[in-house]
Amino acid sequence: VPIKVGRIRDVARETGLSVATVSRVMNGAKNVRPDTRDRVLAASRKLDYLPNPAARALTTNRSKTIAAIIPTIEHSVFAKYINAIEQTLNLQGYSLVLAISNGDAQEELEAARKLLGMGADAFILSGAEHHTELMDLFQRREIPFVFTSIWDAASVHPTIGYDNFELARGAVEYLVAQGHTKIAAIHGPLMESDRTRKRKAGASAASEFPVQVDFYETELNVSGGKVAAKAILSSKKEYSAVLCFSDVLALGVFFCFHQAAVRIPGDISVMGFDNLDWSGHIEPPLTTINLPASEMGVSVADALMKHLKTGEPISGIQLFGEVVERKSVRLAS
Amino acid sequence: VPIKVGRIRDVARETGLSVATVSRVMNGAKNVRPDTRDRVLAASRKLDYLPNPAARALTTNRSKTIAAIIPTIEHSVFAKYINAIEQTLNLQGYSLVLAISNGDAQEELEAARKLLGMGADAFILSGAEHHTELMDLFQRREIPFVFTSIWDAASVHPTIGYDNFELARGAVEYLVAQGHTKIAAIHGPLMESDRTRKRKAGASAASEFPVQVDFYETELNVSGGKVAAKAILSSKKEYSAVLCFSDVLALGVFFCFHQAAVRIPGDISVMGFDNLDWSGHIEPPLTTINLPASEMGVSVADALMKHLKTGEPISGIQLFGEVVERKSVRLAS
DNA sequence: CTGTTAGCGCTTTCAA
DNA sequence: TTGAAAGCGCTAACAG
Repeated sequence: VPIKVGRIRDVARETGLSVATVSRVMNGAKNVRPDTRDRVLAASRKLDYLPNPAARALTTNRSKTIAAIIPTIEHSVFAKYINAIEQTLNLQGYSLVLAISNGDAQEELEAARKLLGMGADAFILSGAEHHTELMDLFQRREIPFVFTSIWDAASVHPTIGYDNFELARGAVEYLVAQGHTKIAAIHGPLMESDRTRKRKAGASAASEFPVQVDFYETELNVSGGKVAAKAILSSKKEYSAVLCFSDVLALGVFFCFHQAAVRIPGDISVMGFDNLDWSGHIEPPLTTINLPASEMGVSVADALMKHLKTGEPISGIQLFGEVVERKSVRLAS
Repeated sequence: VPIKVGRIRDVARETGLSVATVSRVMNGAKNVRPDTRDRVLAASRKLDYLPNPAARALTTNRSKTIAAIIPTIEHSVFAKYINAIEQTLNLQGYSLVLAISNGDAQEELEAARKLLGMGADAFILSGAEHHTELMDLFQRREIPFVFTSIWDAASVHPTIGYDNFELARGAVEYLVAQGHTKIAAIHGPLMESDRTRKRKAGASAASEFPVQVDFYETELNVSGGKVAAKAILSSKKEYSAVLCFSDVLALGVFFCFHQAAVRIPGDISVMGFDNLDWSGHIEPPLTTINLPASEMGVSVADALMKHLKTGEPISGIQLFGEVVERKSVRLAS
C-alpha cells in the first residue's frame, strides 16, 4: 500500500509554520532562520515531500526543461553532443527533452509544438534552416533558442558551433597541401541538412586552388559510403583522394576499398570528418576533422541556462574543428 | 514586439462560450457541437492559443512525459532504441525526457529524483539492478516503470526485452555447432551492467557442452576490443573463435587482427552481438546476434502509455534475438 | 450540449 | 523572519 506523498501544506502543518516559509526553504531563500530551515527539511524528509513541478511551473512560468530537436540520434557525433548537453543541464537542475525530426522541417515544427505544449523553457535546434512558422512561434512566445552544429556570424539568431563551410574548405586545402588535385567528396543527402550543403559549398570554394572536386551524394551510413566508393571506383576518374563528410561514410569507403583490394593510402587517400571514437583505431588510422561535439553540447546548455537565469541575450559562440593527421592520407606525387 | 499569447479565458471571451467548452474542444471531448468546435478552433488559432501544460498537469496530475534513464547514449544499440521510443511516444502526444546514468546506480537515483521533480509520468530503466531507494521512491509515489534490455520471467517488476543469458548461451552453442571448442569471450565492464553479467553467465552455462570459454573484460568501445584482441593473441591459447558481447568490441578485434595479419575467419572466427548497421558491411561480414532494439523501444513506449491510459498493470514482454549468419565464423575442423 | 465553479499545489506580494 | 492570501491556467463535477 503506497503511502500518500506529502504536499507543502502537510509540511507546514507538521512544522507549525506557514506554507510560505516552507516554500522559502524549498527554494533556498536566505531570509529563513537556520533552525526553521532545519525543521522544514526534517519534516520534508519525514513526509517524503517533493515540490510539485506542475504547480511550481504554473506560478513561476518556468519548467526547468530544455528541448533539443535533432535530425537523428543514430550518428555518433550527435550522441556525444546530446550526452554533453544532458550532463551539463543536469548539473544545474535542468532536464533535457529530446525530439527527433528525421531531418524534416515539418516534423521539426510538430515536435516543437508538442514540446512547447510540454512546457519547454528553451530550444536547441540543429542548423539554421527551419520552418518559418516555427520561427514565428518562437518569436510570439518569446521562447529562447539557439542554432547549433553551425556557426554563422551573419545570423540574426544565435549560433553555437563550427563553421562547416570553412571546415570543408580547410579539409580540401589540407588535401591540396598534400599534393592532391583530383578529389572525390562523399556526402549525405543535401536535402536534409544545411550543414551538408555548407560543407559542399566550402569544398567547392577551395577550387580557387588548382584542384578538382567531384561530389557524390549517398545515404549517411556505412552502407552509403560503400555505395559511393563503388561509384568512385567505377568512374575511372583516377582520384588521388576521397574526402568523406562523415567518418561513417569513410568507414564504408574503407570496407569497399578493402574488398576491391584498393590500398589506403597507397592507391588512394581517404579523409574523414567527425573524428568518431574508432577513427584512430581503424587500419590505417583515419585522417579526419575533429569536431568539438562535447564542447558544443556544454556551450549550448550553458548559454541557454545563463540566458534563462539572467535574461541577457544569448550570444553566439564559434567553436573550432581541426585536421587530425593520421595515416589514411599520404603525400601525392 | 511579441504579441501576448492567449489563455483559455481569452478564447472563451472571443467566442462567447465558456472556458469549459473551450477546454472540451482542446481535449477532444465528443459532446461538443461541430460548429461550436470550429468556432473555438478558429479563435484558438487567431489568438495563438496553446493550453498551458503546467496548469493542465496540475489539474490532471499528468505531464504526458515519460523518462528514460540509460547508461550511455554513445552506443549505437541504445541510440536505435531511444529513437524508437521517442517516435512511438510522439505518436500519442507524449514526450521523452532523457537522462544518462553512466552505468552508476547513484547517478541513476539522482537523475530519477530530478525527473520526478520534473513531473515524469513513468520511467524506463535499463536492466534490473537499481538503487533500493529508487525502488522505494517509485513504490511510494506509485510511479509506473519498466526494466528494459532484459527479460526475466521471475522478476516482480515488468521487464521488456530479451533474455541476455539465453542469447549468450545460444551464441556459444552456435559456435560449438560450428565445431569451436576453445572460445575467447570479450565483454565490457561487469560492474556497470547486469546485462553483461547475464551474458557472461549464459556463456559459461554453455559449458555443459564440450567447450572451454575464457573471458576477457575490457572497455566497451572499439579501443577496448582492440586491447582485448591483443591480449588474446599474446595469450597463445590457440582459440578457434572469439565471441564479442558487442559489435563495437568486434570491430576492435577486426582492426587488431587485421594489423596482426590474423585472418578472419581463416585463422580465427569472430562473432559479435548487437547487429549494428555496419556489421554486414565490414570485411568479412560479421556473424552476430541481432537484438530487437527498435522493436523493444516501441514495445516499451506502448506498454507504458497503455498502462497510463487504462490503469491495467504493465505486463512484461519477451523479445527475441537471433544469430545472423554471415562470414566471420567458419566451421572448425 | 453548454455553463458555473471549486480546487489542483505552489510562489509571491504585502503586512506584521 | 514569518504569515495570510491572491492568484497562476486549467479540468472536471455538477447543474441546467
